[in-house]
Amino acid sequence: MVTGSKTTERRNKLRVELINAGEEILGKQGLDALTARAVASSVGCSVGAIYNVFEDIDGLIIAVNSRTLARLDRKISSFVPGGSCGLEPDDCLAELAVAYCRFAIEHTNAWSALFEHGERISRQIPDWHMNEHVHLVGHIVKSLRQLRPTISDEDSRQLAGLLFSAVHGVVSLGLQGFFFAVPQSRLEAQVALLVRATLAGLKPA
Amino acid sequence: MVTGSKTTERRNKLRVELINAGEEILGKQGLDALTARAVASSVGCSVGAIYNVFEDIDGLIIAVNSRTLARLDRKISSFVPGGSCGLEPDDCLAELAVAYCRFAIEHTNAWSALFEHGERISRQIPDWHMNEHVHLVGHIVKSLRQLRPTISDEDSRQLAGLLFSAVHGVVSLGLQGFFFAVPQSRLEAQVALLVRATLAGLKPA
DNA sequence: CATATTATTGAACGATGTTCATAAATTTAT
DNA sequence: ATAAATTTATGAACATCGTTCAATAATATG
Repeated sequence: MVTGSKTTERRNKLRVELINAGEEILGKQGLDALTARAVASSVGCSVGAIYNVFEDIDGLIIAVNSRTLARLDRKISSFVPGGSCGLEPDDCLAELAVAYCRFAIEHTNAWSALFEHGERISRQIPDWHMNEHVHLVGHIVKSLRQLRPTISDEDSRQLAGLLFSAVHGVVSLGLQGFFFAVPQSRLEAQVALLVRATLAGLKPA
Repeated sequence: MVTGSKTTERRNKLRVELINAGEEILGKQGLDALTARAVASSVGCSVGAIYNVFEDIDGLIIAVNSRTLARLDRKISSFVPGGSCGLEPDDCLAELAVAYCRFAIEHTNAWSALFEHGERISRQIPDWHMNEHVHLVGHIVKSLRQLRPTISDEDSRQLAGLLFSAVHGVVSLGLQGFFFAVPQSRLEAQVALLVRATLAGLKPA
């Protein structure tokens, strides 16, 4: 008996219901509201039931974050350089940053949970979820390869990580209102400027 | 009676003892360990006593973060461009970023609390503490003014915020090990590269 | 259909920050 | 000085959190 079929069916159903509820709570009320009791009462199950499906409450949060990354991927995967969007590689990289910025503004709660959770979690984030992050940066890598065809695999990955991290820092501190009030247009202009300047300054090297 | 002198004396003494204890706990065990009961038992007072000195536990954390910012300021204020360090403005900006990076590595717990706390806190961070952050970015502003004497006040502040945010993002995700393992030397090289490239790419504009 | 196995439940546990009636200390008045 | 009045410190108690586990319900097996 590889686990009763009635049981696994119920568990799978509960699993998606929990993630759905978690997604809604996170989006509307933020990460702090995404508690075990809140999701349990939202789907109408017991608190203990969550632990039959997920190891932790962190497991549920990671599952929700995975959904967020998928949404983000759909938003930015339209900016493939040289593809249907007809953008030059450097324009494409700037647009990727702007799209990232827009997503963060539009889905602030879900977006910030992506990184807040990583900071406060105790156990290691599983590889399959980290790979989802890496996959997103893959879009940057592709654009970089088009921009500088002779770049090595290692260098392109390093540079993509650098660009992403830098843009992420600007969006993150920008949305927290750290140094100045940031209307959306201003933030978008800043990240585009950052990407273009960095790429321009790097070119001769 | 502007508040009994015996009382205020005790309270002031307790205040610094609480901050001392908080600083030690934060540095050694991280932000999660910085609890009301932990600091109370460390200084040997009641939990309620904390609330006679600070409004929140957040108030205590902010006081500790203020100490951290002062330490960070001492570390980076030696890099004044054109001053005793004899560095060119752009070298100075790169060194500032590297010094920031070193501080983050050396005092990871205290440093990350600076921003983690801002993300999870509910109430607004008080102006006097935000100004301490702004003061730190002032070092960048000064270097930028030396580099481009014609820059406006507004532009120099914006650009300084952009540079800081970008460097912060790289250090932050770097120390979290998001994209690649980052030995100290690698991280320092990355932030220096980022600053130099951005400045170079910006120059013609 | 009865028995054995497995899965689900929700009260209970140990934390957390925060409060507030009580106790202790200090200041004021006599 | 001593008593009364006021202010301050205390820590048990409250609400919340994630998590567990004996007891119950449901399923699978003989």
